[in-house]
Amino acid sequence: MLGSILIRGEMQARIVEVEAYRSDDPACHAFNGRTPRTEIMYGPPGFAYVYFNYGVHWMLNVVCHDAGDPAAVLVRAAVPMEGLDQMRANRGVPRDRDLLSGPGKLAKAFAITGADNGIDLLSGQSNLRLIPPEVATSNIVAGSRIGIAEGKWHDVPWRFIDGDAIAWTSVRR
DNA sequence: TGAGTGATTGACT
DNA sequence: GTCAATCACTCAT
Repeated sequence: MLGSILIRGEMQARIVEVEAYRSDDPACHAFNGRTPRTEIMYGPPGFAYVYFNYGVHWMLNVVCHDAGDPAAVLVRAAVPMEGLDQMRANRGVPRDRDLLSGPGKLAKAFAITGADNGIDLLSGQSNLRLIPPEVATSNIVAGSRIGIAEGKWHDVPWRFIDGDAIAWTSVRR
């Protein structure tokens, strides 16, 4: 996931921060079983799981693991590459560093909403796509996930960032 | 049917 | 550093 390129229209960005969630993990939405909301995570990998959080923000996840085994990777931050003007228009912030440096910010910049839930990110037909990296990210740093309540595996080191792009990630720790 | 909760952000002190 | 905004979902009556 790190180093993958997210594309929508003219906009392109390189993913530099992600978090992983899986079925036996209390912080995973699918932890309590199959429900209408988590249905997409039970399908095949490569599809978008988008949900609304805190009544304010949309979050983009990529479904992982095989069908029947719910797991997902939350896309938390990316480095803007193309279509900066579109991102600036969608975000309305003065500094480019703030364009995609957080899951809610990234979703807003890419105009991602619940309407995008279930999109096949690996299909060339989709208007929201994910292109795998040509070169693997070499300097990967792992840490604990952000915003997880105590007792919900908040200490597992399943947050991964590109150590060479820390300035473009979200929370500094 | 209703209360509680949350994978956050940005404005304000 | 603190705090409000605001809604979908889940679980307990």
